[in-house]
Amino acid sequence: MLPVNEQLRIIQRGAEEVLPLEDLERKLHRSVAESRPLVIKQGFDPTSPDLHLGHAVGLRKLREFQDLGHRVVFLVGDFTAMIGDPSGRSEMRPALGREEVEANARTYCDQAVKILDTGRVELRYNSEWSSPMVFADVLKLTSHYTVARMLERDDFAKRYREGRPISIMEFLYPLIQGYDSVALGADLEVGGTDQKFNLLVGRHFQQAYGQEPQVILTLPLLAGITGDGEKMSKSLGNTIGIMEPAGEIFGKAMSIPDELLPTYLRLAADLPEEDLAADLADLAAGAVNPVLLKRKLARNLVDTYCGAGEGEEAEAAFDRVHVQRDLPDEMPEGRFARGAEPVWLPRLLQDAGLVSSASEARRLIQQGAVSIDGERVENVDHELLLDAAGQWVIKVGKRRFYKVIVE
RNA sequence: GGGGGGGUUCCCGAGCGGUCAAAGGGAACAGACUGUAAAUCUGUCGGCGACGCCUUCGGAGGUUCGAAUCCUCCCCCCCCCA
Repeated sequence: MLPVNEQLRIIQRGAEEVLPLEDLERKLHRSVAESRPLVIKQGFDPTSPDLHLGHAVGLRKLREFQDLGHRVVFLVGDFTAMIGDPSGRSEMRPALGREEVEANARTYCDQAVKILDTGRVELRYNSEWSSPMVFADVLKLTSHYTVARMLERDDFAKRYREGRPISIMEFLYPLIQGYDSVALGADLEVGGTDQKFNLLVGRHFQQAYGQEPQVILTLPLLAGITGDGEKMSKSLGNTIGIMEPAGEIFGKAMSIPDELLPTYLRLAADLPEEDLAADLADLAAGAVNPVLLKRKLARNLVDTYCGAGEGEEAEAAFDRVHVQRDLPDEMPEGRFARGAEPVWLPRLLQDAGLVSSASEARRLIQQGAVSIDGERVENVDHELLLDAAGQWVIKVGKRRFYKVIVE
């Protein structure tokens, strides 16, 4: 095990807050002295099928703990997911069904191995101890927390003030998460800054149940790719999923607003420390064209999640399509028999899934967004004649392609 | 339990008997531009082989030549009082 000071440095790197720092030092000293790893916990609610870069920020921190020799618990919040974390929300979120949660939990685990060291991760589900609880257990839990403290939370306070609904079930969410720490005997819990309240509840409960309270480590939230200030979240549709195809990851990374670039380099990219520092300095000084660093970010993400070397390929493909306005290597295609009835273009686009209705297709044609083999389609009701064998590439907008093959 | 205010198109939010497929903003999409799928500007943004027709304004009925707008019942949300 590394000496305490060195560990402290690594642990605090990139973290927003470590509270209380003295507790962590004490725990680390004891850990080193007794060569006993600390129990590090982070919970992930399986509310969507895919992990994204926002999750990855925490996972990467967990990985560091693994590399430091600590015991990392990847806690799947399969029980809490059915309630829905109210953190940072301005309205109630719909509760998820059991099947959905179970399916999501499975994919989470499959995906987490992209970042965590599988051999050393402890996988747990909070339904293990939450499901068997009887009402009396719940009552005991609730007696340890007050309404006043609950309403101190910004999000609850705000909703209460604005007259938006808060269900009592939502009050239970932090309590259950807090109890997870008791159940696991956690020494430290990792979470985003929006989790601070919940993490602190964990400390409180551990004390109430006679345990040494956990240290809390918060990480900055990764902003969503749209740059509207929202955190990355599946329900906001502003994510880059870690299982997405290389082209998607690369393209989405290129689409982030310039202002978000430093944040992404810091939180999402896997860069050597010195590199990162230099890039950030260059960026701040205006000494480098942001697009170059954005490319670097995009390559790095693809390399990390799709495999080393994939980044350059993705970049080349990106340049072909977006810079040189060339065709991508692969695109969906449809086959037709020669001599078949002519096809009405709007219908074809709809059937191919490029547009959601014929009306939309007609609108796009009107806007000059549709071309066949590079030639802009002018007629809203264009018909494709299938009287000769051959291939045509239909392009809708900048990014949608479809190959028609007549044989 | 009593009183009051609400539920509108993907989201927020106007409309309060015809001129409403429904203002405005956001998102999204497209075009132009560019250093990129950033930013900016412009346009589109229910469906229909379509200058007309069909479906939409919490749900179900009703009044009317005509309803998102009026009435009845129901469902849901919020506030105040108890």
